[in-house]
Amino acid sequence: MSTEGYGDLVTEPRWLDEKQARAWRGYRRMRALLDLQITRDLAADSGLSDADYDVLSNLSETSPHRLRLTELATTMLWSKSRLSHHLTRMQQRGLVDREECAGDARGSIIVLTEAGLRAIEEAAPHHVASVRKHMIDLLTDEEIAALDALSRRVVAHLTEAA
Amino acid sequence: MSTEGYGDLVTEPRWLDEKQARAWRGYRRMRALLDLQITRDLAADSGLSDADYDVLSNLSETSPHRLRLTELATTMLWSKSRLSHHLTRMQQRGLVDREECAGDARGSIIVLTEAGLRAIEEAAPHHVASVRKHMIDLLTDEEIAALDALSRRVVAHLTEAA
DNA sequence: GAAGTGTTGGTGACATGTCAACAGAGGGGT
DNA sequence: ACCCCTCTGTTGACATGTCACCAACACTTC
Repeated sequence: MSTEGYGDLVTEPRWLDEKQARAWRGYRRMRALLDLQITRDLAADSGLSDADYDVLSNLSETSPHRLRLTELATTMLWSKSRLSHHLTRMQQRGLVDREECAGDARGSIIVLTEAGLRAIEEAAPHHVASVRKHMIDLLTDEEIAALDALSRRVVAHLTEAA
Repeated sequence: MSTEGYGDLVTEPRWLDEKQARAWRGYRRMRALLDLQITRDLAADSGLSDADYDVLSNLSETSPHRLRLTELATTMLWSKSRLSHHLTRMQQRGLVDREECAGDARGSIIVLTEAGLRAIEEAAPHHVASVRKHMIDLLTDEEIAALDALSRRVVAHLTEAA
């Protein structure tokens, strides 16, 4: 027998049992449908994409409404490239702005504009309602607790493994 | 429009409480990290993308390894356009093929090729191992059951609402 | 201080997904 | 046979994400 991390996959794959397979497929299907619905609601209610909302949300939660690009990218789990591209588009729509960084001539500071703040403040109640309607309000307290616990564990595993 | 049934959002938004917010954020974060990891493992082990794997997997689970495009698109929750584009790319790589439909001159039938079958058969054990390692094996039996139950409910809600 | 190393943002080429429009068939009612 | 409506799959334009690479800068070491 092999002692490698995955074991001898070719001759002895450890397939998922019935319950595990149902859970995994269910998760994938929920994920696909839920994302789609949340995205649609957000676009219809506020004209924002998921990505837009996340950026605005993270910026609005900081004290002076501004963050370094790398810092923002890290907390959002985005690549710097992706964020840079997306910020360019949001900047053209007036939702965010770039300031020069005092101490470091390379760095640019991302600032939430007035329009951006208004956008996120108007979008938030609708977004929360959407999340409730399609997910949170459908779950029992026990399921909410379970989701919290298991997601925390999976996230920890994936984060430390890096 | 979509604001019906949400109540008076502007004056009375029902924000998420502490536990709900943790569960929602945890879910979103898990979703992002898990997708990334599974996608990377799949690409490294098999040279396939998530999308490739899903297509091959669905095709291989049918009896004569062939499906109408619309049928495949429906089960995968994909748009016909997306599937058509993606099949064109997979066809160029020799993983699938298109056949003319006997009874319906409009339709095209998607066929799993020999190479496609080999690809999914080689990829599957690694993929299952990846899913186990980063998700399933981290959960208790109760959590698996909870995930199954809640995802089933959310999927049902989103499906019937359409 | 010169060179080597790593960090920060940005850019272009490319892969992928979305949307609207389309041509070509089907299929029912008359 | 004809009109009308629907369905099928494809396509092109466009939005978005990924990847590899770059220029500017900071930090160490010699």
